[in-house]
Order: sequence, then C-alpha cells, then structure tokens
Amino acid sequence: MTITQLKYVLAVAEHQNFTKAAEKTFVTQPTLSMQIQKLEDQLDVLIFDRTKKPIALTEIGKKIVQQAKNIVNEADRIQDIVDQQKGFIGGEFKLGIIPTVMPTLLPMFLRNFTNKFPKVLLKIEELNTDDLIQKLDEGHLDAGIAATPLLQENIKERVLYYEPFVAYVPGQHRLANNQTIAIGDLDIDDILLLEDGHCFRDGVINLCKSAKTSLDDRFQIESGSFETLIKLSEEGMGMTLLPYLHTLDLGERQKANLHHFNDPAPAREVSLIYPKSELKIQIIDAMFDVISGVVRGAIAYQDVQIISPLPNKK
Amino acid sequence: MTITQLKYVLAVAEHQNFTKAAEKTFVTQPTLSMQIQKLEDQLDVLIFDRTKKPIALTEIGKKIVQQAKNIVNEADRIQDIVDQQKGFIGGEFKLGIIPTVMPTLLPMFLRNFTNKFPKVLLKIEELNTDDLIQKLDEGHLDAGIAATPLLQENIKERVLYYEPFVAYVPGQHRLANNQTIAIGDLDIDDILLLEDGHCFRDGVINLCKSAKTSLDDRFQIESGSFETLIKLSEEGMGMTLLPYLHTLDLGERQKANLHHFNDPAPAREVSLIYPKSELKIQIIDAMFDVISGVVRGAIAYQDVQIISPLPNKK
DNA sequence: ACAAACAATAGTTAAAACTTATGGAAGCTT
DNA sequence: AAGCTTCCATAAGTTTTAACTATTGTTTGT
Repeated sequence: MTITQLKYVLAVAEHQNFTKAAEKTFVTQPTLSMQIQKLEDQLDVLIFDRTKKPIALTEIGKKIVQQAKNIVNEADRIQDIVDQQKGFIGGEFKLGIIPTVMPTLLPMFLRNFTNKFPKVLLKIEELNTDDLIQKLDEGHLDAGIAATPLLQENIKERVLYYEPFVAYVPGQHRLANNQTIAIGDLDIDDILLLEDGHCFRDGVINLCKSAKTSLDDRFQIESGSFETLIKLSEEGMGMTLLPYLHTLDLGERQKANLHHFNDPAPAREVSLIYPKSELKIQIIDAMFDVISGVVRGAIAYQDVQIISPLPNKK
Repeated sequence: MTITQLKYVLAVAEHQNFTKAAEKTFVTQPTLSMQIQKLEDQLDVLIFDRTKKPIALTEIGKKIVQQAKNIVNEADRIQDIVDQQKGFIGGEFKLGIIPTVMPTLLPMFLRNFTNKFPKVLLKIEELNTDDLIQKLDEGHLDAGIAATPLLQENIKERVLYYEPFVAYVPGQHRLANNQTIAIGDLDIDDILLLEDGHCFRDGVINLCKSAKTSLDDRFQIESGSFETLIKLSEEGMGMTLLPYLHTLDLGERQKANLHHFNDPAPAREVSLIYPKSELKIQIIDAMFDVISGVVRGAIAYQDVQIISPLPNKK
C-alpha cells in the first residue's frame, strides 16, 4: 500500500469517475484503474462498486476513504513540519472568502501579502459560509475569511476585525432625518436584504430580531450585491444595511445617506478561519499578521455589539 | 515520500543503527541508507545526525519521526478496518503480561484462545508495568495484561478480574493462629516483598500504608519469585502475601499456611489494557471474552477492596 | 441498433527499489 | 600506532513496478 494509491482512491471517490480523477491527479486513466485494483487485491475488498452509475463507494470503501483522508493529510503535514522548521513561507495556499467581504478586504491586503511572501501561490475563491466550512473540512481549502462565531467543531477562528453595520437611508425615508440610528428603529419589512445564502443577510435578520420584530415571510426584494440594494433603496424601496468597509467606496452624494448606529454599534466579527489540524499554520500566521496590520488603519471601532452570522433555525 | 520510507526511518530511529534496523525490516542495509537519503533529499533536511555514536535524530528528525509514527499507525489501521468488516480474527497479535500474572493466568487461557482463534499468531512477552505501557505507546505491543488502574492518558482498561491478596503465614509466626487476617494486622517490616519493579510489590506496600505504618527503608529481603518468598517465609524470615491464583498451585502442606483476609479482602484489579487507538480491537474483544470466561470459574470474590498498583511517589 | 462514455486489459518503457560487493571513517584493542 | 571491528555510504547490476499508449469490452442513452 502506498500513499499514492490512497490519493488515487480519494480522487476517484471525490469525482466518482476514473477519467476525471485521472486528470486531476495528472496520470492516465489506466494507471488509476490498475493501482486501485492492486490496492483492492491487496486488501482483498472492493472499494468501489463499479456497477453503479456514477461509480459508488462500497460500505467498506467509505471507511477506507475516511481513513485514507487521515493518512494523506498526516502525510502532507510532514512537508509542512519541515517548512515550519526552516521558517519557509511558501507553496500553494487556498483561501476562501465570503462574497460580502471579498471586494472590500481583498484589495486592501492582496498586494501587500504577495509582495511580502512572494513564494506563496495564493488561490482565492469566493464562497458562501456553508461551502467554505465544508471545503475546509474536506481539505480543499487551507483557510477562509468569514463572519464569526461559527461554532464549528473542527475549525479555529482568529478575529481579524469588527465591522459595524451602517444604515443606508435615502432622503424620503421615515428615518432620513435622524442624525444617528438605533437598533430599535429598524423594521425588518422595510429593509432590503441580500439574497439567501449570504451570511450578511442572516446577520441583518438576527439584528432586527434582537430589536423587536419577528420575521414573517411575505414579499421582499433581495439582491446579490450591495450596489443593487443601494440603487433600489434610492428608488424608494426602503432602507438597507451595509458593512462599514463597503461605505468607504461610496460617492459623496451617497455618503450623505449613511446613518451610523449609536454605540454599541451592531457589527459583524470577521475572522480568519482554518482547520484545527493547523496545516500550513505558518502561512496562516503570516496572513493574519498582514491583514491585521492593514485593517488596523481602516477600522477603529471599539464599542460594538457582535451580531451572529448564523441563520436562526426554527 | 512513501510509507515504506517512513517505516525505515522509524526502524533506524528505534534501533539507532542502520544495520540492525535493516534486519528488522527485512531489507539490506544499503536499501535503508538509500531510501532514507532519498527522503532526506526530497524534504531537504537531515533526519539523522550521523556524526553521533550511536546515530541520533536531529531536532527536526524527532518531529518527523513523531509524525511518521502517526502516519504508519494510521496506515496499518486500513488492514484492520478491512479485517473488522470481514469479521476476520487473525494476524499477528503482540501481548505483554506482567510477571506476577503470567505464570498463573497464561496457562488458563492460552490453549483455549489458540484453539478458538487459530489464525491469530500470538506473541507473548513478559514485561513489568512500566515497560508494558511504554511498548503499548510505541506500538510494539497490541495489548497487555496488568494490574490497574494505571491512570494512563492513552490507554484503555477492561477489567478481567479482581484477585485477592492471600497471606502466607508460616507456623511460628505471630499471626499463625489467627483464622482470618485483617489489613490492620500487617506490618510492612515483617513482610517479604518481591524485588523492585514488580507492581505487586507496590501493591503490597500501598496496602500496608493504608493500614498504619509508613515504610522506612531499612533492610529487607526481596526476591523475584513467589516460590522464593514462600521458602524464605518458611525459614522464619517473616510472612508474605500472594495473589490468589498463585495459591491454587500450592501443596496441601503449604495451603495450611494460607490466611485469607476478612471482607472486604484487599485485591488487585487485573485488566486487559490497550491503546486508545483501538488497533486490532476485534482481537482484543475476542481475548477479553476468552479470558473472562476462563477466569469466571476460578475467581468468585465479590467483596473486595482494590489496592492501587502504582508506586507511591514522594 | 448505434454512438458515446467510461472502465478494464494488453503490451511496453522508464524509473524505482532492492540486491551484492566494496570503500572509508570512527572507535577499540593490544 | 598498527590492526581489527563496527558501521554507514557508495557503486554497479538486477528485479520489480509504476507509468505510458493503444485497444477492447460494457453500459447508457438516443
């Protein structure tokens, strides 16, 4: 049994297809067939049920895949241990970022980071929180940036910053004349929300719940971008809430419509999250330091009230 | 990097000698040299410091060995998972037994076990408790039989039986006329002990401590076998304590010198112990069942007071 | 029934893992 | 200090195996 064989098994298990798995592992399809057969012979079990379409794992195959993941992960850590000992910061690093953080945070630290650690090959992906957690668990990502706390068993969180919610209230809105705004002023039915799947949406819903109203499921306009929400808001469809960093990019005219909350301002906690296994921890450390340094200049809020990003289950 | 290479590294790390490690891994010494060099090249670190005599691990080498142990153990478990799925009970099984249990317990279950599970290749070793725990941790043993509780982080215990202490009091001794005996009657300075390293010795010392006296370190006769202790006892050197199963082998004349304790009789807890990793758990289960079945007929004590086998640290 | 998709098989090649034989350094011995 | 032993590295040759290309065999869908 070799580590390579186990990697092949994992690839086939993941793609449920020998040909695709072969591409991903950079070998030809017959190589996969043979090596996996050899492993099956040696263990004297069938790992895959080849009669099913698409190909499926047998009962014991599932257990073997689980264990193979352990082994391959542990094996990968050896290079990591060596890198760490040498203080080497490099290699591939896969980072997932939630959509509502991506466009504002990434430009702030990306150049800085790649300059400082040129040997790290960053692969960045935009993912919502659920997918992010899943990919971290599966080892497809090395780290992620998301709103926290997530209360996940196998994931560690290191807080990068607290980003206050800012209300965008167009001129004709009932709250337009308030200098500042209180959580109690909010009415969920009056607020434009991002479409389902964004944790910022869930954060806003939680915020309003904590105020007074209970969300009932009547018609609401939802969109995937804050730009759209702002436009809709100006059309008189209601107010909306933006994360603080997004407000920095607005034009002067739009900034006039911003209303900050009274202290303690509601805020989301944005963290660097990564598996407890701490694979590539030295790169994670480096990234944390860079982002913290960059953000410290941009966000100076002290007195905030953290709003949970988790959807409220019923 | 291959699992084989990691096994080679572990072998050399263990034996601190390429030649011996080569024998143990059933390859020639140059194979080891080359494969380990290859791994070192690939990782671009030195795992071994070859200038030291005997050969030593480098700092990073220690970390690599630690991780390699994980990987190899996890890899071994795959075969185990398959065996378990198939309900196959077989393969090599290394069992360590403490000296004071070995001669009485082993004959009781060995034949029974090998008959029932002919495909298990039992390798039994006599070891004192400390060595046993260490070898379990290092993966050199699959399970052990020892006096418990041991309070070890990585070791599970399953109680096989409670074995009462029985006093052996020769005719001329001050306690010879007592029908039964109480813990309070014991005087540590008057009791013949096994030599240092036996946990039964520590058990007896703990027992006497719990009675009244504190052990002071003046001259005592100590021996490695109960037979010697009995002989010495009959020579008038004092009394001694025996584990119950040992008393079954005595002649009629010697049995007359046995004095059982009042209830609750002091007893040692004898358990099957094994690493938390539960490698080969199906064989462990089988062995537990066999031994429990055999012992149930021989030991029927209910009301016992468990004496710790751990040496009392000062 | 035919094409497409996909895995298995056959045959071949290059790499690797292992062997035996040998060399060289370090530590003991007398 | 010369000689012996121990022990690891190196060299050269052999065997094994992991990979490739090309092809065949099955199943699925049209």
